Amino acid sequence: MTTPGEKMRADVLAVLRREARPLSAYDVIAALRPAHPKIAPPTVYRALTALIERGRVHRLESLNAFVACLCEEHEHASIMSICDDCGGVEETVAPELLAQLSGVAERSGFQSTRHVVELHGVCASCSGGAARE
Amino acid sequence: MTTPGEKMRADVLAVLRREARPLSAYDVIAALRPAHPKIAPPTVYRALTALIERGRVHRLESLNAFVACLCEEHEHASIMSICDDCGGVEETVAPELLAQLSGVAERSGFQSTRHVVELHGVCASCSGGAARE
DNA sequence: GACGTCTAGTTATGTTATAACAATTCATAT
DNA sequence: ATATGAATTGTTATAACATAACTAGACGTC
Repeated sequence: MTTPGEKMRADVLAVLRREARPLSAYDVIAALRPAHPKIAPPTVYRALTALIERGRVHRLESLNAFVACLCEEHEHASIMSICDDCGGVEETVAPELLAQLSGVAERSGFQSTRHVVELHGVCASCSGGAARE
Repeated sequence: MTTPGEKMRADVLAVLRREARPLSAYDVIAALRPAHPKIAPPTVYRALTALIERGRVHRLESLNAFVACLCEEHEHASIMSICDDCGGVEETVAPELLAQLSGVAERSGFQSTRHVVELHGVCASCSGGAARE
Protein backbone atom coordinates (compact mmCIF):
# COMPACT_ATOMS: atom_id res chain seq x y z
CA MET A 1 0.00 0.00 0.00
CA THR A 2 1.69 3.22 -1.06
CA THR A 3 -0.46 5.96 0.40
CA PRO A 4 -2.60 4.98 3.35
CA GLY A 5 -6.32 5.39 3.01
CA GLU A 6 -6.08 4.47 -0.63
CA LYS A 7 -7.66 1.11 -0.06
CA MET A 8 -10.57 2.63 1.81
CA ARG A 9 -11.15 5.22 -0.90
CA ALA A 10 -11.05 2.53 -3.56
CA ASP A 11 -13.57 0.44 -1.64
CA VAL A 12 -15.92 3.39 -1.16
CA LEU A 13 -15.66 4.34 -4.81
CA ALA A 14 -16.30 0.74 -5.85
CA VAL A 15 -19.49 0.69 -3.83
CA LEU A 16 -20.69 3.93 -5.41
CA ARG A 17 -19.87 2.66 -8.89
CA ARG A 18 -21.59 -0.67 -8.35
CA GLU A 19 -24.83 1.10 -7.53
CA ALA A 20 -25.70 3.64 -10.19
CA ARG A 21 -27.90 5.58 -7.84
CA PRO A 22 -27.13 8.05 -5.06
CA LEU A 23 -26.19 6.48 -1.76
CA SER A 24 -26.18 8.09 1.64
CA ALA A 25 -22.98 7.85 3.64
CA TYR A 26 -24.72 5.32 5.84
CA ASP A 27 -25.73 3.26 2.80
CA VAL A 28 -22.03 3.13 1.95
CA ILE A 29 -21.20 2.07 5.48
CA ALA A 30 -23.76 -0.73 5.29
CA ALA A 31 -22.37 -1.88 1.95
CA LEU A 32 -18.85 -1.87 3.36
CA ARG A 33 -19.74 -3.64 6.59
CA PRO A 34 -19.01 -7.16 5.31
CA ALA A 35 -15.48 -6.24 4.24
CA HIS A 36 -14.88 -3.79 7.11
CA PRO A 37 -16.91 -4.94 10.11
CA LYS A 38 -15.76 -2.14 12.39
CA ILE A 39 -16.09 0.75 9.96
CA ALA A 40 -17.34 4.02 11.47
CA PRO A 41 -18.88 7.17 9.93
CA PRO A 42 -15.77 9.40 10.03
CA THR A 43 -13.80 6.87 8.01
CA VAL A 44 -16.38 6.90 5.24
CA TYR A 45 -16.88 10.66 5.36
CA ARG A 46 -13.14 11.19 5.07
CA ALA A 47 -12.94 8.85 2.10
CA LEU A 48 -15.90 10.61 0.49
CA THR A 49 -14.35 14.03 1.08
CA ALA A 50 -11.10 12.89 -0.52
CA LEU A 51 -12.94 11.38 -3.48
CA ILE A 52 -14.97 14.56 -3.94
CA GLU A 53 -11.78 16.63 -3.93
CA ARG A 54 -10.38 14.35 -6.60
CA GLY A 55 -13.57 14.72 -8.66
CA ARG A 56 -14.36 11.02 -8.43
CA VAL A 57 -17.55 11.51 -6.46
CA HIS A 58 -20.25 14.16 -6.41
CA ARG A 59 -22.23 15.13 -3.40
CA LEU A 60 -25.91 15.76 -4.06
CA GLU A 61 -26.75 18.53 -1.64
CA SER A 62 -30.49 18.30 -2.04
CA LEU A 63 -30.41 14.59 -1.24
CA ASN A 64 -27.60 14.38 1.31
CA ALA A 65 -26.25 11.61 -0.86
CA PHE A 66 -23.28 10.73 -3.01
CA VAL A 67 -22.75 9.36 -6.52
CA ALA A 68 -19.68 8.26 -8.41
CA CYS A 69 -18.71 10.70 -11.13
CA LEU A 70 -19.87 9.21 -14.38
CA CYS A 71 -17.38 10.91 -16.65
CA GLU A 72 -13.84 9.68 -16.35
CA GLU A 73 -11.68 12.75 -16.56
CA HIS A 74 -13.87 15.57 -15.43
CA GLU A 75 -12.98 17.77 -12.57
CA HIS A 76 -15.42 20.49 -13.49
CA ALA A 77 -18.77 21.32 -11.95
CA SER A 78 -21.78 19.58 -13.38
CA ILE A 79 -25.50 19.87 -13.63
CA MET A 80 -27.04 16.96 -11.77
CA SER A 81 -30.49 15.90 -12.91
CA ILE A 82 -32.20 13.83 -10.27
CA CYS A 83 -35.23 11.72 -11.14
CA ASP A 84 -37.63 11.90 -8.21
CA ASP A 85 -39.37 8.82 -9.56
CA CYS A 86 -36.62 6.21 -10.01
CA GLY A 87 -33.91 7.96 -8.04
CA GLY A 88 -31.50 7.93 -10.96
CA VAL A 89 -29.09 10.75 -11.65
CA GLU A 90 -27.76 12.16 -14.90
CA GLU A 91 -24.72 14.33 -15.05
CA THR A 92 -24.54 17.08 -17.64
CA VAL A 93 -21.48 19.10 -18.37
CA ALA A 94 -22.22 22.62 -19.55
CA PRO A 95 -19.35 24.91 -18.65
CA GLU A 96 -20.70 27.88 -20.57
CA LEU A 97 -23.98 27.75 -18.69
CA LEU A 98 -22.27 27.59 -15.33
CA ALA A 99 -20.06 30.47 -16.43
CA GLN A 100 -23.21 32.45 -17.16
CA LEU A 101 -24.44 31.68 -13.67
CA SER A 102 -21.22 33.00 -12.21
CA GLY A 103 -21.55 36.02 -14.45
CA VAL A 104 -25.03 36.85 -13.22
CA ALA A 105 -23.93 36.73 -9.59
CA GLU A 106 -20.80 38.67 -10.40
CA ARG A 107 -22.88 41.64 -11.49
CA SER A 108 -23.38 42.39 -7.81
CA GLY A 109 -19.72 41.74 -7.02
CA PHE A 110 -20.12 38.16 -5.90
CA GLN A 111 -17.13 35.93 -6.68
CA SER A 112 -18.31 32.34 -6.91
CA THR A 113 -16.01 29.45 -6.17
CA ARG A 114 -18.36 26.50 -6.09
CA HIS A 115 -21.55 25.72 -7.99
CA VAL A 116 -24.42 23.63 -6.76
CA VAL A 117 -26.81 22.98 -9.62
CA GLU A 118 -29.34 20.22 -9.12
CA LEU A 119 -32.52 19.71 -11.09
CA HIS A 120 -35.32 17.59 -9.75
CA GLY A 121 -37.86 16.09 -12.08
CA VAL A 122 -38.62 12.96 -14.04
CA CYS A 123 -36.18 11.22 -16.34
CA ALA A 124 -36.87 10.00 -19.85
CA SER A 125 -37.43 6.36 -18.91
CA CYS A 126 -39.86 7.26 -16.15
CA SER A 127 -41.93 9.77 -18.14
CA GLY A 128 -41.66 8.31 -21.63
CA GLY A 129 -41.78 4.68 -20.59
CA ALA A 130 -44.80 2.94 -19.14
CA ALA A 131 -47.08 4.71 -16.72
CA ARG A 132 -46.34 3.44 -13.27
CA GLU A 133 -49.79 2.86 -11.78
CA MET B 1 -57.38 33.53 13.99
CA THR B 2 -58.87 32.39 10.73
CA THR B 3 -56.74 29.49 9.55
CA PRO B 4 -54.84 27.57 12.20
CA GLY B 5 -51.12 27.54 12.00
CA GLU B 6 -51.15 31.04 10.62
CA LYS B 7 -49.78 32.50 13.81
CA MET B 8 -46.93 30.01 13.92
CA ARG B 9 -46.05 30.63 10.28
CA ALA B 10 -46.06 34.36 10.90
CA ASP B 11 -43.81 33.97 13.90
CA VAL B 12 -41.37 31.76 12.00
CA LEU B 13 -41.30 34.16 9.06
CA ALA B 14 -40.77 37.09 11.41
CA VAL B 15 -37.71 35.38 12.88
CA LEU B 16 -36.26 34.70 9.44
CA ARG B 17 -36.89 38.29 8.36
CA ARG B 18 -35.37 39.76 11.49
CA GLU B 19 -32.10 37.94 10.81
CA ALA B 20 -30.96 38.55 7.27
CA ARG B 21 -28.84 35.43 7.24
CA PRO B 22 -29.70 31.74 6.84
CA LEU B 23 -30.96 30.04 9.97
CA SER B 24 -31.16 26.35 10.68
CA ALA B 25 -34.50 25.00 11.79
CA TYR B 26 -33.03 24.66 15.26
CA ASP B 27 -31.89 28.28 15.20
CA VAL B 28 -35.51 29.18 14.52
CA ILE B 29 -36.66 27.00 17.39
CA ALA B 30 -34.20 28.74 19.71
CA ALA B 31 -35.39 32.15 18.57
CA LEU B 32 -38.99 31.13 19.10
CA ARG B 33 -38.43 29.56 22.50
CA PRO B 34 -39.22 32.72 24.53
CA ALA B 35 -42.60 33.13 22.85
CA HIS B 36 -43.31 29.39 22.55
CA PRO B 37 -41.57 27.61 25.40
CA LYS B 38 -42.74 24.14 24.43
CA ILE B 39 -42.11 24.35 20.69
CA ALA B 40 -40.83 21.17 19.04
CA PRO B 41 -39.06 20.49 15.72
CA PRO B 42 -42.06 19.19 13.74
CA THR B 43 -43.99 22.37 14.44
CA VAL B 44 -41.22 24.51 12.97
CA TYR B 45 -40.58 22.16 10.07
CA ARG B 46 -44.28 22.22 9.19
CA ALA B 47 -44.36 26.00 9.30
CA LEU B 48 -41.21 26.16 7.16
CA THR B 49 -42.66 23.72 4.63
CA ALA B 50 -45.82 25.80 4.34
CA LEU B 51 -43.82 29.01 3.96
CA ILE B 52 -41.64 27.44 1.28
CA GLU B 53 -44.73 26.32 -0.62
CA ARG B 54 -46.02 29.88 -0.48
CA GLY B 55 -42.69 31.21 -1.73
CA ARG B 56 -42.04 33.17 1.45
CA VAL B 57 -39.01 31.18 2.47
CA HIS B 58 -36.20 29.48 0.58
CA ARG B 59 -34.42 26.42 1.73
CA LEU B 60 -30.67 26.45 1.11
CA GLU B 61 -29.90 22.83 0.36
CA SER B 62 -26.16 23.15 0.59
CA LEU B 63 -26.45 24.70 4.05
CA ASN B 64 -29.45 22.87 5.48
CA ALA B 65 -30.76 26.29 6.36
CA PHE B 66 -33.59 28.66 5.58
CA VAL B 67 -33.89 32.32 4.59
CA ALA B 68 -36.87 34.60 4.12
CA CYS B 69 -37.52 35.37 0.48
CA LEU B 70 -36.19 38.85 -0.12
CA CYS B 71 -38.40 39.77 -3.04
CA GLU B 72 -42.01 40.37 -2.15
CA GLU B 73 -44.02 38.80 -4.94
CA HIS B 74 -41.78 36.17 -6.40
CA GLU B 75 -42.79 32.59 -6.53
CA HIS B 76 -40.17 31.62 -9.08
CA ALA B 77 -36.93 29.79 -8.57
CA SER B 78 -33.90 31.86 -7.77
CA ILE B 79 -30.16 31.75 -7.84
CA MET B 80 -28.89 31.90 -4.28
CA SER B 81 -25.40 33.33 -3.82
CA ILE B 82 -24.00 32.35 -0.47
CA CYS B 83 -21.01 34.19 0.95
CA ASP B 84 -18.84 31.62 2.71
CA ASP B 85 -17.12 34.45 4.54
CA CYS B 86 -19.93 36.48 6.17
CA GLY B 87 -22.72 33.95 5.69
CA GLY B 88 -24.90 36.42 3.83
CA VAL B 89 -27.13 35.39 0.95
CA GLU B 90 -28.13 37.24 -2.20
CA GLU B 91 -31.07 36.19 -4.29
CA THR B 92 -30.90 36.67 -8.03
CA VAL B 93 -33.83 36.18 -10.34
CA ALA B 94 -32.84 35.01 -13.80
CA PRO B 95 -35.69 33.06 -15.36
CA GLU B 96 -34.04 32.81 -18.76
CA LEU B 97 -30.94 31.22 -17.28
CA LEU B 98 -32.94 28.68 -15.32
CA ALA B 99 -34.93 27.95 -18.46
CA GLN B 100 -31.64 27.24 -20.23
CA LEU B 101 -30.74 24.83 -17.46
CA SER B 102 -34.01 23.02 -17.91
CA GLY B 103 -33.36 23.02 -21.63
CA VAL B 104 -29.97 21.38 -21.30
CA ALA B 105 -31.38 18.60 -19.16
CA GLU B 106 -34.34 18.22 -21.46
CA ARG B 107 -32.06 17.26 -24.32
CA SER B 108 -31.84 13.84 -22.72
CA GLY B 109 -35.56 13.74 -22.03
CA PHE B 110 -35.39 14.93 -18.45
CA GLN B 111 -38.40 17.01 -17.36
CA SER B 112 -37.34 19.26 -14.51
CA THR B 113 -39.82 20.46 -11.92
CA ARG B 114 -37.60 22.05 -9.31
CA HIS B 115 -34.30 23.89 -9.54
CA VAL B 116 -31.61 24.02 -6.90
CA VAL B 117 -29.04 26.61 -7.90
CA GLU B 118 -26.69 27.76 -5.19
CA LEU B 119 -23.38 29.53 -5.66
CA HIS B 120 -20.78 29.59 -2.95
CA GLY B 121 -18.12 32.26 -2.90
CA VAL B 122 -17.35 35.64 -1.47
CA CYS B 123 -19.67 38.62 -1.61
CA ALA B 124 -18.75 42.14 -2.65
CA SER B 125 -18.42 43.51 0.89
CA CYS B 126 -16.18 40.65 1.99
CA SER B 127 -13.86 40.69 -1.03
CA GLY B 128 -13.90 44.38 -1.91
CA GLY B 129 -13.99 45.64 1.64
CA ALA B 130 -11.17 45.37 4.12
CA ALA B 131 -9.01 42.26 4.28
CA ARG B 132 -10.04 40.24 7.26
CA GLU B 133 -6.75 39.25 8.83
C1' DG C 1 16.22 4.46 18.11
C1' DA C 2 13.98 8.79 20.25
C1' DC C 3 11.26 12.55 18.54
C1' DG C 4 8.08 15.17 16.00
C1' DT C 5 4.70 15.37 12.37
C1' DC C 6 1.19 13.73 9.64
C1' DT C 7 -2.54 10.59 8.59
C1' DA C 8 -6.00 7.23 9.84
C1' DG C 9 -8.93 4.85 13.21
C1' DT C 10 -12.15 5.21 17.06
C1' DT C 11 -15.35 6.91 20.40
C1' DA C 12 -18.63 9.79 21.36
C1' DT C 13 -21.72 13.22 20.45
C1' DG C 14 -23.81 17.04 17.90
C1' DT C 15 -27.09 18.43 14.30
C1' DT C 16 -30.89 17.89 11.17
C1' DA C 17 -35.31 15.79 10.11
C1' DT C 18 -39.38 12.92 10.44
C1' DA C 19 -42.43 8.86 11.93
C1' DA C 20 -46.06 7.86 14.77
C1' DC C 21 -49.47 8.91 17.69
C1' DA C 22 -52.52 11.93 20.81
C1' DA C 23 -55.25 15.89 21.16
C1' DT C 24 -57.89 19.36 19.21
C1' DT C 25 -60.76 21.75 16.01
C1' DC C 26 -64.35 22.18 12.93
C1' DA C 27 -68.08 20.70 9.64
C1' DT C 28 -72.09 18.04 9.13
C1' DA C 29 -76.07 15.32 10.03
C1' DT C 30 -79.40 14.03 13.09
C1' DA D 1 -77.25 20.60 20.83
C1' DT D 2 -74.41 16.84 20.27
C1' DA D 3 -72.44 12.61 18.14
C1' DT D 4 -69.54 11.49 14.27
C1' DG D 5 -65.77 11.89 11.44
C1' DA D 6 -62.18 14.42 8.70
C1' DA D 7 -58.44 17.32 8.90
C1' DT D 8 -54.97 19.74 11.34
C1' DT D 9 -51.70 20.56 15.11
C1' DG D 10 -49.04 19.30 19.22
C1' DT D 11 -46.02 15.94 21.33
C1' DT D 12 -42.90 12.20 22.05
C1' DA D 13 -39.58 9.67 20.43
C1' DT D 14 -36.29 8.34 17.30
C1' DA D 15 -34.13 8.11 12.75
C1' DA D 16 -30.71 9.96 9.61
C1' DC D 17 -26.74 12.77 8.70
C1' DA D 18 -22.27 14.64 10.15
C1' DT D 19 -18.20 15.90 12.80
C1' DA D 20 -15.29 17.07 17.14
C1' DA D 21 -11.90 15.26 19.83
C1' DC D 22 -8.94 11.92 20.93
C1' DT D 23 -5.84 7.65 20.19
C1' DA D 24 -2.79 5.10 17.65
C1' DG D 25 0.10 4.10 14.02
C1' DA D 26 3.39 5.31 10.00
C1' DC D 27 7.21 7.75 8.46
C1' DG D 28 10.96 10.95 8.06
C1' DT D 29 14.80 13.36 10.73
C1' DC D 30 18.44 13.71 13.76
